Amino acid sequence: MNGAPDLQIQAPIMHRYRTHTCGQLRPSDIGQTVRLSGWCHRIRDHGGVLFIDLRDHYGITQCVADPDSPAFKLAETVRAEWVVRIDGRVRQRPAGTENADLSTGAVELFITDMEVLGPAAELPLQVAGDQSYPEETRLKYRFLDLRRDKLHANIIKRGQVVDSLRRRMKDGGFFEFQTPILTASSPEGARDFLVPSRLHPGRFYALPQAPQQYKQLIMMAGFDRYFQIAPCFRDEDPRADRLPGEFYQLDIEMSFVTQDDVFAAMEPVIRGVFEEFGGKPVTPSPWPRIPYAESMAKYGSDKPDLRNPIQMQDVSEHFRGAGFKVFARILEAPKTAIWAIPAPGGGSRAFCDRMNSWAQGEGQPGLGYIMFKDGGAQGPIANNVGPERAEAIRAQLGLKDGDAAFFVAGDPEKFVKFAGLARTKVGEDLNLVDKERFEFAWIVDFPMFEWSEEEKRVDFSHNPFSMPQGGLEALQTQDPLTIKAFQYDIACNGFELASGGIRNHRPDAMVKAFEIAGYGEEDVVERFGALYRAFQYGAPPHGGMAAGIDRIVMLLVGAQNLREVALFPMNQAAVDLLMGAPSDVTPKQLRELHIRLNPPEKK
RNA sequence: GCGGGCGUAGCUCAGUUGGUUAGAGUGCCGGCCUGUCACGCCGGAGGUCGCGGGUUCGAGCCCCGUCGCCCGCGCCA
Repeated sequence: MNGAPDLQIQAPIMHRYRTHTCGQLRPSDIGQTVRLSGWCHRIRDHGGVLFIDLRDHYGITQCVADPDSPAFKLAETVRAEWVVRIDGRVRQRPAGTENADLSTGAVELFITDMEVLGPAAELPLQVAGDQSYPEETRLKYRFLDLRRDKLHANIIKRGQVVDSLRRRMKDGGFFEFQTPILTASSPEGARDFLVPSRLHPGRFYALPQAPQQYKQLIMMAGFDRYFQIAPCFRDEDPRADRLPGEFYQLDIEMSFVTQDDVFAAMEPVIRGVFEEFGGKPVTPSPWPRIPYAESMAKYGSDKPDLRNPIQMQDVSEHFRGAGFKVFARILEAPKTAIWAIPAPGGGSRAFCDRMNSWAQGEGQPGLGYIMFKDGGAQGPIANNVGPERAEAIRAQLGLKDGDAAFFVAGDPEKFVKFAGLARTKVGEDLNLVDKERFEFAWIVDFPMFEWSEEEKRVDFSHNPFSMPQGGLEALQTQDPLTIKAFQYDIACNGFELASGGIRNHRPDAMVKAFEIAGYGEEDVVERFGALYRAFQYGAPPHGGMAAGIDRIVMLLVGAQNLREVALFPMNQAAVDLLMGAPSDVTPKQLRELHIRLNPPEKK
């Protein structure tokens, strides 16, 4: 310009680590000099040409070196999972070598400079590829496992689901609160995690099993429409669908609401995230409402898998006084029944025998059945009850030739759980369950109380804070075991996804309810003093529920185990293999807490 | 607390009726290789068969005990 000497073209000052991510480069970047940092995902060394697939959170970029590259010698030394910085020129891949599986697959980076930022030792598990590894290795090296595609994607999806839940709650007029983690022990329910108090020798905080009392107190405090993505802590043994120690709930509470209002608030939120993230058909609103008693009678569970079309039926009358003496005799005892599990397409000797031996493996004496085949009813039970009664059973169950029915007999309260398992087993083994959908239902009208066989007394069956249907009057006049509660669950595909209730906000009804369960007013004051006190000073009717975030994400990503959707889970024995928890503490720490250990003697 | 399954190379696994020096794939190390993308080819190192005891001429394999992991039951309002 104006005859002045050309300005030296200066390379732009590069960022120390990267100008682009590994998922970013496109044909429009061809010719540019760029800098990437990431992990060496896969390395293919052809001697004269060497490829490094460089990976970061965002994607993979193929980087190339040949003997013309000043970095060739260094590039030959790197190994899988080394962290490197690579400078290079973006260039088009030679015709025919594009990789449609990569978002960056049209281009590659010709390596001009390279720096090792973090070398890696020989790996206990490989990040590239989809080989399976033992749970123990995966948990101990969780940071490596989390680099792998599947787990990395699960954690991202979990975050997106939580974002979506939050947005949906806020759009619904809910407000997010934070409640304490160090709080008081609650004597009902699961085992508490305890935290010793240094300032108060011999006394303990407890970690909340749920923010149950806090969220009710927030309603007492005049707020409304509470929600929280709340950590919950319970010291109980885990299952595949139950994380050890801690888990997260979408916790909500609302004032001046009926059960219908809670359903109207929650159903679109849960349905919405499943529609957004599930990729499968979701039960359209309004979801069916199934009373607890009906759910137990038809499905043998309070969290039925409604994808399974089998519904059980009571067939006691067909066996009363009939030729099959085992069942006839059982029916002479009080409170007994015979339930049938219809098995469409199960009318083969092989299948019925297989079910029978499965039942024995479950600790049952066996599993009686009738096969309907070749135009008649077959099997020992059919032979004993005769063709008319067998035909009547077939007609009641709506079965046809080629089908079967299985029978469980005795006290339904005792066999219902097994009957539910058998229904699930029949449905899955006969391929009757449509896996490609999310089937939701509200389970309603849970019983307020149940008979505790161990303690020989009436106890709360679910949440002691739930309002009994009929209120105080029901508590005063009805047989407690017949009282239902405003207590409800969301069941989906055989999992309990959420649970809630309309709360008992009347101190007189609260005292009466606890009295029925064997607690005096002084127990209520001592154990739930805050709520009880709050109820004395103007308590709004309120209710809510809590949905298991981990379980929701597990269903949404199709995982079989909650550990697949949690960042740093503990193993089945509630041990954190990565961090080494629980761990020993120093004598000084124990002294400060005034605690002396008294571990069990080893055998 | 109870029941079941598993435990062999860094990792995933095979290992016959109890029989010579315990194998494969992958990873690692070395060599060759200029268009791969699960690169390919050749060679090498790598093992307290979870641990302890027993039976046997001889144990990865059989027996007893024990430890660890996973699944289930109990438990989880």
